[in-house]
Amino acid sequence: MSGSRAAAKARTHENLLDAAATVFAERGYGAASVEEIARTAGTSVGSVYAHFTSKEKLFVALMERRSAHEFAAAQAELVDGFEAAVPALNRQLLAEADSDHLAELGAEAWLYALRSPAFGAELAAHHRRVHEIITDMVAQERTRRGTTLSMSDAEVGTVASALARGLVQYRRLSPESVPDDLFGRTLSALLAGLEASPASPPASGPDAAASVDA
Amino acid sequence: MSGSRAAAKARTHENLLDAAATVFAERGYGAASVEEIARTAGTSVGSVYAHFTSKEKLFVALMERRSAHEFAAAQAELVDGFEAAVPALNRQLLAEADSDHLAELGAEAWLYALRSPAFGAELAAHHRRVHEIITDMVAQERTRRGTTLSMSDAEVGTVASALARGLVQYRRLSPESVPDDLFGRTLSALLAGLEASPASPPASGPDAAASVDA
DNA sequence: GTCTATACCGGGATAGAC
DNA sequence: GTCTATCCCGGTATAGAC
Repeated sequence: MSGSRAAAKARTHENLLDAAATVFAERGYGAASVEEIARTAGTSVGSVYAHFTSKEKLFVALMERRSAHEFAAAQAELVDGFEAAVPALNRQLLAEADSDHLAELGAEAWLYALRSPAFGAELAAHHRRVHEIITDMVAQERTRRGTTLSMSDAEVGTVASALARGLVQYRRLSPESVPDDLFGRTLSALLAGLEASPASPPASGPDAAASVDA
Repeated sequence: MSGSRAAAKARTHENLLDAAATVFAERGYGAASVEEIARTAGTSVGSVYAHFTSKEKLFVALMERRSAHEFAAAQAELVDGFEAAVPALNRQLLAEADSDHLAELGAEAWLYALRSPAFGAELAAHHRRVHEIITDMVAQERTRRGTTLSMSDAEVGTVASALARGLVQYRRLSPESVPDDLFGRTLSALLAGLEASPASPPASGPDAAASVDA
């Protein structure tokens, strides 16, 4: 068939991205060499530059694929609602923490974003898109419960994302300090706490949960 | 005085560590050059190698100074108890998120720790020491309130640390999504939620806070 | 598009004078 | 201990054959 050549090219392209993921994660962006990436992908240096104009572009392409996957996964979890999503998120979190590459690539992406304004804007936009999905999920759950929370849906979404990210990083360094279900238990307690304390000004409730601010 | 020479040496030493902090944060470990560090410190390349045997050792020395500072700060906060400590932690978090260097160095340290087993053990040990302090603070506050929490003190400490770390990173990328007091409000709601739901088996409470696990 | 060979440069580390 | 000058390796990127 006439698609055979194009298919081979596409395969090389994917192989290169996979190899880039491995090598960038293991060595870090700076210490990763194009030669090692080519070797890992089972091809040559010249081939890398036929597919990507520079090492930097290869890295960005990898990050974009990563974002697309993450977004798709987040969307897939939304359809089943909050209660199904939390265990799913928890599973993802464990997978990332225990993977040899995912968490490292996340950190590399974050650092690169701080140093390259253009990429930083892209990554921030990606975060916003994922955050929207999570916020929707929180709103949906709040409505289902028929309660009010003393924090905006968006803020709950931010907290959940930040907590997940932080736990992944702690677990990667000291696995024993982050039990499998810590994320889920924390989220559940947090929602309970947000329901308990009233959102509106009139301080009718007990003095419990002393107001803590900066 | 006879200490004048030694003082000059010590000053160079500190200048080098300060310069290293700046350059490693701005460029990343791999892309940082010893020449730029020397120039930033107002000295020469040769001088760097007179003080540190290699670029790697310089990096590790910087990280150790960082850990020492962090630990001292954490200890200083303990003495005033939990209620004073939370705003203090919040302030530190804001400082780190808004600093040009601190958050980046944290990420560099984490990545380096994953790649160098020896340093990884050191960083994990540092985390444990800080974690102990936080755990003590939680225990102290729990006792003061005279309640029980449906999570161990250590777990609460882990969650607080992870949340802080995650929020710092989110705020660095999109400052508008992390309000100044989000950390404090979250912690307060979390504690309220942990008090509300019983720790012991007998499920006497309402079905609220549906049990969420992995 | 894929390969091998190579131009080219930047940076880690050292030598040796002061 | 601090400097300048230098060695030398490794790595990005390109040239040119197939």
